[in-house]
Amino acid sequence: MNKRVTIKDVAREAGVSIATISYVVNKKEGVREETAEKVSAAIKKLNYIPDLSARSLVSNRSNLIGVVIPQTEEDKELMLKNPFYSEFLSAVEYNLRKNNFQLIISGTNIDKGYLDMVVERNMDGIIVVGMYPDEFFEDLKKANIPTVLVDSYCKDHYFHSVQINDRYGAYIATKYLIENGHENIGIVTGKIKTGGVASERYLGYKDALKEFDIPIIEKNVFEGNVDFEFGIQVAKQISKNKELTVVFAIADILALGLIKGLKSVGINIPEDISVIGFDDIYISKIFDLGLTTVKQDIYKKGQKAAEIVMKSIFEKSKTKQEIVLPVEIVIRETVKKRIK
Amino acid sequence: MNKRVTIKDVAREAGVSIATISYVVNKKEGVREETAEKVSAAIKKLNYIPDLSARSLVSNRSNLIGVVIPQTEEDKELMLKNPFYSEFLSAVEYNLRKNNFQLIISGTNIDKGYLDMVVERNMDGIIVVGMYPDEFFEDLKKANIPTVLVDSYCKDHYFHSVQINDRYGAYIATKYLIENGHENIGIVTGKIKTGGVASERYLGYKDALKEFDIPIIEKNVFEGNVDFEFGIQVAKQISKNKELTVVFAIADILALGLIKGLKSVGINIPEDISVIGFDDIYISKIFDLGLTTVKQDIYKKGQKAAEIVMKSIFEKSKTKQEIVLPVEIVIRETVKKRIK
DNA sequence: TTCACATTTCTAAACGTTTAAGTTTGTTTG
DNA sequence: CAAACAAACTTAAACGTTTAGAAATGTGAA
Repeated sequence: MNKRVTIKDVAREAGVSIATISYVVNKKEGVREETAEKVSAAIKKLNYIPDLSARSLVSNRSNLIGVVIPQTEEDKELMLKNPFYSEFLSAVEYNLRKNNFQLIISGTNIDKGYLDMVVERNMDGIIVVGMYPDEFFEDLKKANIPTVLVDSYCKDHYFHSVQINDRYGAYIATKYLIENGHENIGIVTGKIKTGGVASERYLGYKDALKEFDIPIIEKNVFEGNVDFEFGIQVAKQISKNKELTVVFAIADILALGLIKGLKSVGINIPEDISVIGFDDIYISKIFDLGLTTVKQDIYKKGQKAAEIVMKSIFEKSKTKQEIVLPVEIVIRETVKKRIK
Repeated sequence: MNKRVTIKDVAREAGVSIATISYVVNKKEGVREETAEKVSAAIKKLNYIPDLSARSLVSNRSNLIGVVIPQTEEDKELMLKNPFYSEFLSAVEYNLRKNNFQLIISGTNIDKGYLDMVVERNMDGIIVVGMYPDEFFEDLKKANIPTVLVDSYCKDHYFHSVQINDRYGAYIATKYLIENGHENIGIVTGKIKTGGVASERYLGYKDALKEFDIPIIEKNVFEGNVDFEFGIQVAKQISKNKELTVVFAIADILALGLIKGLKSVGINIPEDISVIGFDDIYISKIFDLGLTTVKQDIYKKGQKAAEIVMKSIFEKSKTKQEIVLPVEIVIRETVKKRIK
């Protein structure tokens, strides 16, 4: 391993004390222009690169942001194959990098426990995306560092948050279906009881049905995982339910799986059954049919999360931010108008 | 901010010196069983979490692996929207996490220069995916830490590497097309001159054509970016070229864009034109047609990269590893047998 | 009991920074 | 010209670990 150039080497080269080097490096005032130049020259000449471990040790600043991403149930791999999360991550990384922060991605399921990692690494902030058990959030509170929750539906409104109005989005989606003549509306969703995004969207679905006095039929509700596989899997059941004229999949990835599965059993979209999704993930463009869906701005979600966490680090002001980003329906090709 | 529990606190609690605590924490021998238990009890009681910054400072070990991912040309966002990279990243993260390493993802385009970041953070290892300018690799050499290149086609075989035989993969793909009666074979590819994955796959394409004495026609080569948009874009040109019976897209993401574009101008796949891809990305399942493609094991690529970098960190043995993973053709629905 | 030696524990320096407090130097003012 | 003050710079402690090497303790043989 190469010998490291330290602040001492620079001090010797520039003929000043190490404190002065530190002041110059950190752009603090009280250093004469002339001295600063001498120091800068020495830094350049020796190619001095400060050691962030040392800095972190004394100043408790690491320039590291933890990003918590949901994990698959089976093997606890991060859900990075799910386009929603990779799009989100990309946005977060991009906006954090601009301000010289790096991110450490991870699930909550590490042997130590997440809080330990935060403390170990002196993380400056945390961005959490998705739902987790209450104890997890309790732990985060203890860490007492700037934290932004994204789509977490944490009962405790202690943290900053950015999210969308999932319930409303699902409501307008369902309403749109009803207004297009559909009455037998299925829903494919994740676990409803958990009180997260899936539950909220389910509630929005019910809101719309109630508003139009359409009964909520239990066998029209298909509950499982929010992933492509479940979409495919559920298609078989749906194909048996002849009354259904449309299905609301609470996430695009589900909708895509569903359509794939439906087609494979000879059902045409939207002629035989209509499908509407939620999220407007980038990758759904791949699909041959334009997916009608509720659009949310995933990039902006990541950007906001990054901005808030950084702001919260720099400013002492503890004004909590709870941002709700807008949603809108995007009409493409997978929902057919139905004439009664 | 909370007061940190340090090794001193534990030492006081357990009634031993801080050195002993350190030995216990790091599982070094020479500590009596009895003492170790006393220490463990104290650690648990106080909830002691070692400070990795401090550890890194003295031991030069950070448990941090840098992962370099290509960036988009325009705005330098990481290419995480490209499913190949997110799949790869997921695999790397999963395998690194098992051994208690965290990763810091980044592009090469950070104001400091990548090497600076490596030094700043005392990174233990680096995984690079994709092609970069020679100077970048020269820089990495200077860093002198375990490094694994993935799909980098670095002329200098100084580093560990994991890749596939891209040329051969493209060769068997093209050969498969020829054997199915195709003679006018288009290719949609990235920049050919750069000498990376795109070039290699282009070479494999030429290899097969040569073997069967089929002339290489310049206007059958469509060069652009390796992304979904270019696939769509190029469809128009391809649709004008009436002789083409099949197109080899050197990446699935291109193939998917291409098919989408082709369909939008009324061309049916595979009836009018066949398409073959490369990579077998997970997300292509979404597509309604099964994409015939050259399969590589992206998960294993990430796994191997992670394993090699960790092995290289732990063992002093400097035996260089250059791993080439197998490829195989996966026949699905997008290539039609052509009867002459 | 004493000595030699092995085992366990401790002391203290080192890692590379930041920063409060102190010192020096320079400038202004009565 | 000295006093007062501001500006620029330095000293030294602190951050929380690891790890040689020293010290203490324990064990067994003569």
